[in-house]
Amino acid sequence: MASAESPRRDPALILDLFWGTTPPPRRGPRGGLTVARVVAAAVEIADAEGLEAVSMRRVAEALGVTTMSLYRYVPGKDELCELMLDHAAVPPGTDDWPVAWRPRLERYAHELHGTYLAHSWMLDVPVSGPPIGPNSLGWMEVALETLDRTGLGEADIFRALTVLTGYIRYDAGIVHALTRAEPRTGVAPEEWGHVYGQMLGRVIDDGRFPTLARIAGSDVFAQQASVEEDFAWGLEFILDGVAAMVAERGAVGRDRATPGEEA
Amino acid sequence: MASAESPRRDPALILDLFWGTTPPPRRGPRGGLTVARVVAAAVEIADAEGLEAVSMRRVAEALGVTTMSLYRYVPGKDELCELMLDHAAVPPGTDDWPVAWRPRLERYAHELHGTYLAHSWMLDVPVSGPPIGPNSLGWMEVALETLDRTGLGEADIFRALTVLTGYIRYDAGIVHALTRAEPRTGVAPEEWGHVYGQMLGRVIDDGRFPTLARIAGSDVFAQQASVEEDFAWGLEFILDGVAAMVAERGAVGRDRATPGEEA
DNA sequence: AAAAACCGTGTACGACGTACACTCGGTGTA
DNA sequence: TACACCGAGTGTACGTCGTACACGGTTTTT
Repeated sequence: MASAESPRRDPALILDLFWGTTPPPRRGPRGGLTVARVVAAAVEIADAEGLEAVSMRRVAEALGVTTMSLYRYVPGKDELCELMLDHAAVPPGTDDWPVAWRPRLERYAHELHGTYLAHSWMLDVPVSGPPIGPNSLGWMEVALETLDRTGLGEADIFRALTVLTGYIRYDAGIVHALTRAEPRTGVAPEEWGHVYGQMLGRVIDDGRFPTLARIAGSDVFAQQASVEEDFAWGLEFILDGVAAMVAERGAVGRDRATPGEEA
Repeated sequence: MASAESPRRDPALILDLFWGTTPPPRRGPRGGLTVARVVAAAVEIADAEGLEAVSMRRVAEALGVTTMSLYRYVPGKDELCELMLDHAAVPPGTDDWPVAWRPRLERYAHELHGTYLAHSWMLDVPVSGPPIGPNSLGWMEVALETLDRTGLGEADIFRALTVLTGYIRYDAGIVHALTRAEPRTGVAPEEWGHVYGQMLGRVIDDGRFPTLARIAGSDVFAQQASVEEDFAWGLEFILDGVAAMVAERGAVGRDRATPGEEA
């Protein structure tokens, strides 16, 4: 079952890291550092200068400590990055959010999208699995709680959640890439439609991409919209899908849907 | 307009790299290498040992050349990685594909999903913008051509395409992360549902995640499915959304939809 | 024949992640 | 109270990475 070859990081230990549930040491001096302080320092650097500026030396320097001392609190840089993700993704308060599932989910999507863009280095951290940290799960809770208001069954909820999450992340990733490329290209993300259409036009003159050529020749790329509007369009598509599912299942208004019974 | 501070890589030059449209040199010895050979060697390494095994030295060694000679053909490692992406993403032949848009799009999604998983290092390459290489555009052409069969307008087509692409990539990314973690955790991607549910149960005993706790307690995570089936579920959600859009617009069967006219 | 353009080489630098052996201060037990 | 020990933080070192730079050698144009 459990492979014995793992050199470091038992998945149970890494869970402790995320939740701070490591039992305190019983002897020796109390350390001046904590996992939280290390992670916070790393996040600060990433927010200011991007993920590539985060190195173990740099984080240690910011804390006034030697590089190697960080390894007392974090198994390695990969784990540090995962912890950074959870640390930066503080879930939003939902007190003033709409109550109905659709505007509420819309709000959720924009909020998460905005969080990604506010800490866009998050999009550079390779995903290492489903969320397990308290903050990430906090986001998940909000999404699930909202989707639960549709009355859909758990399976449907998760399908929608996956699609939605994927879209949010993907779109934010594109925006981030374009934003990062701006100093090199001199093209703002909003202008990318134009430029992209022109690039395509210059390059696909042979007959290999007929549909693409036709569409690139149309004005789809030309109509400049804000990043947020572009995002909202795809989002509406997904929300429509959820609504359709709700209508089909006849779900909203029913009690807790008990999956498995009834067609 | 154009920022003068770019140390290297004019976006026009990088386009030439992708399309091999650099005019041949007019003097000097003909080089034994080509961009294509360099990229191919890098892809071969990545396919065999993952993206982290791809270093300039390693690629050069595989080609029997010095490290620095690669820089005659490629501006740097980042650009090499982008080129690798396009090189590896060979678009599929569609001769034996279904004709109707829905099964055809389904086929497309599974094919792309499979390509990502077959060269899973592709998911480790940070996205640098919309597709511009010939192969990437080949995929895009297939998707657009298929979506065009719905009769939807260009804007709707692109909304659907973005959501679909995001989902495919996101799901593949998760599977890849779990697969890569398997040697460490001893948990196969298919078993992750179980384990994840248990992890959540262990960690969220307080009242902060009521919905999550309830759903984690249900059997959603428990019902083991293959990776491909899991993917298909979310995919159906998206295809349903497209179908709903088609029904609403009354699009299929009409001539080329002319956007802007008619409600 | 001379000059220009270009390919590939060799060396070198700074930065990275982290393994390892160590010192020293604080704490629980004898 | 004495002491043994555990653990926090240090210092050094190794191997690897991307790539800047100056240089010979080869091919083509003038």
